Amino acid sequence: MLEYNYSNEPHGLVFMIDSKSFYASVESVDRGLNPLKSVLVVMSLADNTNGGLVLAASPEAKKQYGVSNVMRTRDVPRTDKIIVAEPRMNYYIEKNVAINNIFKEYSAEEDVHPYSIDESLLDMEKSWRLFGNTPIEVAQRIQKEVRDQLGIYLTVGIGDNPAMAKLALDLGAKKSPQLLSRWHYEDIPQKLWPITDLSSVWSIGKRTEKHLKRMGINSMYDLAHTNPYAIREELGVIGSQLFALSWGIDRSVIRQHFTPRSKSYGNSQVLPRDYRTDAELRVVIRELTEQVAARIRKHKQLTKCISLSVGFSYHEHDLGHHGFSKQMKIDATNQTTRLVLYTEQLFENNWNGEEVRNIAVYCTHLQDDNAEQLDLFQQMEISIKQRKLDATMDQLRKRFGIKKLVKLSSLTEGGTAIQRAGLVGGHRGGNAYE
DNA sequence: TCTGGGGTCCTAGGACCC
DNA sequence: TCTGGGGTCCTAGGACCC
Repeated sequence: MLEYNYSNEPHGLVFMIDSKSFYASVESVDRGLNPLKSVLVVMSLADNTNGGLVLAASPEAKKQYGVSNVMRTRDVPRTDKIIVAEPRMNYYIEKNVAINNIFKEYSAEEDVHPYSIDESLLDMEKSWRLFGNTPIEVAQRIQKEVRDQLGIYLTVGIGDNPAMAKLALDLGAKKSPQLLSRWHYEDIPQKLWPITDLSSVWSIGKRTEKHLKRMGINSMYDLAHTNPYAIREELGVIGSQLFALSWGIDRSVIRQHFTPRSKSYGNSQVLPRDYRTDAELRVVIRELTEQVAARIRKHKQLTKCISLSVGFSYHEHDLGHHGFSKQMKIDATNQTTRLVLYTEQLFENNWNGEEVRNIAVYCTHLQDDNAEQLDLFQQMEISIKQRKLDATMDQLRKRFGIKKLVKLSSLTEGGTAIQRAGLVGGHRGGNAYE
């Protein structure tokens, strides 16, 4: 068996913490139920989910009724034993903030990195001794405090580096009765290498798993004992990173992912049915563009590149037409009117009458909105007027909700802005004005 | 998964420049 | 011109994560 000398690798102390079945747990607590015992499902019934989608299921709903995340409503067993909750995204965000605030009692602000709505990475190296005799004791204390204060159960992975902590969380802690697991480099051969379900390992998806299997790599052991040059040749940088991961080595893969800098903003949606006409598609494209434009203004950003992705209906796929994704470089802006012109142009130039089911608008190459460089062809006066109008619209929307302020065309058949008003991440936000 | 939504990173190939 | 080679930027598409 090969040996690896880990003495030059970081021996830190990293906690990767996630909230067990987060949305479902929050809803359970809210109903006075224990999240580990309740049978509860959070279900999005937004119009375009075509009958509904499971966003989260409590552990017992998973165990007793086989409900899984992203399962369609029609596949969920019909029984009144299952409590169905509508998503309240804003409320979950609130709870997530509360949880992270507790983490900040145990580690400095800059050492707490929220990764998603239910996962955070904590660098505990400098502070853990203040809170217990062993890292595990500290982890248990954090678990207890969050459970006592918010009723939420935490799962904790502890590792020598971020990658190890993530592996310990996903592959160890989630199966452990204490919801806790600590991995060291030396544990890799016993704990990681036996794994044959490769896509259960973070950063390996189904496609890459297949690719690896084609190469004769059927376990993490195989991956660790493959020729690193061969895998680099086959899979590029990803190949090298996977090889490193199979030895528990963090080549900053995770750190990259955890640096919370947003480089793009975008909104997308699956349409509630196939859209066929130019007119109704334009309405949706305009709405999405307006939405993204409002977001980048809110973040005081300008975009220098706008992109439009259009996904066709499945029956178009049969003909080999899957859709298109086009982008264009533009002068930095965050003005709705200009951005709408661009996305409409991208649409006109690339759409040939196919039936559409999926639309997305993204802004990339963002920069701070200090002084906008004016388009040579655009009069300064118009520009300022437009900015004021945009800002006013944003304020009104914030105060009264988008419903009050959709343009007339959104009332036509294709428009989805009204149904989508108040959605957060595509699901009900639970706002009063919804 | 006959269609959730919001993100990040990587790559191949073309355009363009020196 | 039946022309070399290196570098950078851009685009479209693919893969993955929660």
